[in-house]
Amino acid sequence: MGKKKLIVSAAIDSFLEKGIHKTTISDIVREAGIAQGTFYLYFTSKWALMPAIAEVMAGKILQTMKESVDEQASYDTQLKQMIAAVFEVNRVYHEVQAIVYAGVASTEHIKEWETVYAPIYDYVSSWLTEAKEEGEVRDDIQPEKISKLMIGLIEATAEQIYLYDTDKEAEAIVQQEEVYQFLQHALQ
Amino acid sequence: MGKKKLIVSAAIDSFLEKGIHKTTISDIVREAGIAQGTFYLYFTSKWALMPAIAEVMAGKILQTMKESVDEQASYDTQLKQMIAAVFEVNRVYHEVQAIVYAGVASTEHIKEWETVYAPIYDYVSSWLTEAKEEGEVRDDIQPEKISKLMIGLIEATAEQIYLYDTDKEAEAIVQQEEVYQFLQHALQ
Amino acid sequence: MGKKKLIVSAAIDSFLEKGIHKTTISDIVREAGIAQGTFYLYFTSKWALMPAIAEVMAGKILQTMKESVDEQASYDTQLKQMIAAVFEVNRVYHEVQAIVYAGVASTEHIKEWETVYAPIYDYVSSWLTEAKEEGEVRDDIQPEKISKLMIGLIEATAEQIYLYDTDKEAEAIVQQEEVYQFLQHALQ
Amino acid sequence: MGKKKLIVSAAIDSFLEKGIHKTTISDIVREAGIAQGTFYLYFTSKWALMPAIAEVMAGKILQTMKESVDEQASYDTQLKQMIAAVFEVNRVYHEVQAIVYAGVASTEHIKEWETVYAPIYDYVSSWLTEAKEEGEVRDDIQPEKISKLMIGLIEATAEQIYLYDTDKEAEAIVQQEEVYQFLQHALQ
DNA sequence: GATGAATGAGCGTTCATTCAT
DNA sequence: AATGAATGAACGCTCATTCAT
Repeated sequence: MGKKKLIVSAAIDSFLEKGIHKTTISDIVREAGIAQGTFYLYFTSKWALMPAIAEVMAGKILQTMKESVDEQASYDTQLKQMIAAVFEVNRVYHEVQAIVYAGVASTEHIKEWETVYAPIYDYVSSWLTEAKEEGEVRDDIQPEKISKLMIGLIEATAEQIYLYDTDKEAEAIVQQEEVYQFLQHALQ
Repeated sequence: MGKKKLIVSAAIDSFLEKGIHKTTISDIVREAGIAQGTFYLYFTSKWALMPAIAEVMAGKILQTMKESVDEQASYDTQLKQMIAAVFEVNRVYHEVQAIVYAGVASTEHIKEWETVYAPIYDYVSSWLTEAKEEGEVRDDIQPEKISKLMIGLIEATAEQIYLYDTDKEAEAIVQQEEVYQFLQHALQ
Repeated sequence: MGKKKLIVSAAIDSFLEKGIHKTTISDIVREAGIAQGTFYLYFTSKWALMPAIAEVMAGKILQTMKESVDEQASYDTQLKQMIAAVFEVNRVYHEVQAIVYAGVASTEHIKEWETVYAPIYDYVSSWLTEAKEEGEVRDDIQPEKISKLMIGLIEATAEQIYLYDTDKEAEAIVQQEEVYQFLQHALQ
Repeated sequence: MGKKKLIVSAAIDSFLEKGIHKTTISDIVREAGIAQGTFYLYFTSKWALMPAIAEVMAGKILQTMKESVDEQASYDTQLKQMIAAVFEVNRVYHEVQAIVYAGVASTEHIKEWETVYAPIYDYVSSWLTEAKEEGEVRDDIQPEKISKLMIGLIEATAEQIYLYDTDKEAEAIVQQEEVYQFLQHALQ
């Protein structure tokens, strides 16, 4: 039945609903429809869940990206689509995202994190390599490094909006364009 | 020293030492050398501390920036110095930084946050305006917006290093250069 | 008001009433009429109570002895009275006694125990010394050592009765006499 | 080996290793190499194990006694050997012994206990009867009763050493001699 | 008989918060 | 304003027990 997945999924739902700090293990097991003790068969604490959640989140980002990017479209359009994809995931999951991205700080499970974002970096990295070959971005770009900067920049910007701004939707559109322009120049 | 400052300072120390989640109010008052009840004369909860902490952190960033940036130096050098300043503060306070930046998510004191970073954005914004006037950056740059992207990019990159990387110092140097190149292109 | 004494006293009552293993900290604080958390201001766990209880028990034994032994009576009578005193305390507190005497095994607070029985040994030791001087016991007796054997013998016998025997009262009388005879021979 | 014996043996090992209170049924089944549920096919609870353990312990005492006592030796020597035997078993198993002897208090299985020590008392009783016939002990001794006092005395003394003393081995030798002298006088 | 994943009541424990001093 | 002993709700967690396989 996959109790482990059930727990992770229930945890994400609870985190979205009432925040991570206010979410108790009791909340999670109630949401998951399992017994209190069962939780501890799979995770040693609430924070031990984080890597598993990160993996799910990273999966969502990658999936959304792949779905958003039209392989037939031009380089410009694809860049915009990628930006939009990260913004979109952030819009829905920014609370969870914030933890995945930075809140990590409070766990000792950091080591397990490092590899979680790798598939995303790989994807963007490949995309950059291709763009480089086609002369769409400048020649001295190192795809592996730049992919991290790009994702970092986009996520940081998206977070700022979804955490603080009041008129989120309007601001999101403006900022996506801004990031796009910024990246266009940085890459060319 | 005022008890309020004593508390904020003790809280930052405790957070650095044992993380935010494991820090209790008891820890903070012990560190501050005041009585349990006194805390509540100044703050209503542990999370109510956050804006005060953010202010201190923002102050540190701004101060470090101003100290690092040589007004006589060239535009290029100044950009490098600004990047280095953000990296430096992040190196020491990345645990606290992570909260200031994203952990906020779990408080209801968000509104108080928004204004906290304003002085930093203003500073960078002014710097960009000046650079624009001197033709060092492209003409169509909007300093208020771009300053946020810049800070977001630099902090996100620094965080990645100080949270995850093992060989932090070496990586920090490489990444600062990378960010510099990236920004140079993005801005010109 | 002496919350610490309140806790120890409540613990002994609870132990007598429902046994040590079935007594929870909740029981103790309820009996003591204090808050759950208050317990932890004075003791770190249920087992950390043991030395404090032992002290109370040792006090009861010593007090009962002193009250039972008629200073004007003959050596023989005094020996009988001492035996009776130990039996009496054991009758009432054998459950607690069992722990004080042997159950200790399960705590890491053993070190604190050692000295608890010292006053009792001292008392019996003095009594033996006096009896020796008056020629009532054999000359080669070492009071400090023999006092421990005596107390050990009497308690062990009393425990056997109060733990296992069905017809406790009748058996107690028989066994006191038996112990008396045994000791009479051992000491002369 | 029969699963029942496997469980009892595993329980004793676990008790010796981490104490009785900290030993869980999970520990026992792990040590025994059987499934969680299998335990309940043989015992209804952890405390229901006690009589079976007591039996094993009593068996060990009796066996050690029989092996230690040289049938050809003199009465004096045999008494010494008996004392040494009880001390020896206590040295190794004093933790378990403490339960067998007193911890019982917390079970409702006491009835089953009473008979467990019977073979030991019988053995000592027979030995006393023989000694009486040979005029080695005084004539008015009641072997059945005195055997209990003797075992009680020796065990109580041994326990005191192995629970509390720091220099156990040295003290054990001294105390064995002391008990021997004491008993010699008590019996003659 | 044997298994072991799942259970959930109930425990110890924490810690933000209060309030008489 | 400052104290800190006392509070008790609420949490994490354990572990004896069950039951479908």
